[in-house]
Amino acid sequence: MSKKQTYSIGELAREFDVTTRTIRFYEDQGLVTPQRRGQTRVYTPADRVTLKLILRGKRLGFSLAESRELIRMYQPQGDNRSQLLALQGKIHQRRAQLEQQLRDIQVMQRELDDAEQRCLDALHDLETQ
Amino acid sequence: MSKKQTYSIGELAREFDVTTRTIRFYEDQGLVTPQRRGQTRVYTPADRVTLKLILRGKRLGFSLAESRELIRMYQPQGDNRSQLLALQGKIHQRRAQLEQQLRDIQVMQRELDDAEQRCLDALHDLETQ
DNA sequence: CAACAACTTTACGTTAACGTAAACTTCCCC
DNA sequence: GGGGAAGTTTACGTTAACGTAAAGTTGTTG
Repeated sequence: MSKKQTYSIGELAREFDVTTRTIRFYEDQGLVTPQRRGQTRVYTPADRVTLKLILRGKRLGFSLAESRELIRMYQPQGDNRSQLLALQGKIHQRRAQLEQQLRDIQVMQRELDDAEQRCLDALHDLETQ
Repeated sequence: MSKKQTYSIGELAREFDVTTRTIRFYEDQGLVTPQRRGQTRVYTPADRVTLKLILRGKRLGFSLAESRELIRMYQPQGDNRSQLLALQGKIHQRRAQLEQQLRDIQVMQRELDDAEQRCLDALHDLETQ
């Protein structure tokens, strides 16, 4: 009925194209906390999602500390008012950063367009020369 | 008539909010090559643009090596056909990466929206409790 | 049962991107 | 002319994010 719902470290490493060392390192840093069957680590779908979040963060240039913060943002903590307000602040900061990254990407895309056009022109010049 | 058109290392450091050490390090890595007036470095507007490119790359998680490649992409080299084709390939790769980053940002923005909503809900619950 | 594949721990090594400190020169100001 | 302020070189230190090697434990398969 239900899918396997657990993963070995090797499976996750293959799926996300990282080494097992990397996954164990993330555990060391407190980003993932798999269960154990005897000695060996057993990962749940939730652990897998956490890994996804970390790797997406990496693609955007986030440090592990930043990814950890993001992950904690998504998890409903037993929060009091001041903690919730602080969380709101962090969310706004992240949003501002993401918007800056968006602008950076857009500018960079146009520059790549220009570069490719110059490239095409140069190739065309080689043909008709 | 024309503006100053040169900058000291301190001016650039202040403008971009980095240390002079950082700018000298980029020179060490061959990313920037200022002129000299005696001992002291003199930066042109072109150098300033290069610095901008580097720092924009940093915001997107690029390494200095990647930024260096990008900068070289934008500069018309004395290229032959095979070099131009290789350049095209690199441009396409970068574009693909930027598009992945775009998707990552969009997903993350939605997650931040959700997180903020939960945050607001929790705050509202505290009020009406 | 031997061997191998996949797991484990421990621990030292490595790279990128600067930080930091020390010791020196230049220029300007009062 | 003594002292900042801003520049310089040289060089060792630091942090993040793993890589890599060694040595051991499980499971299963021919």
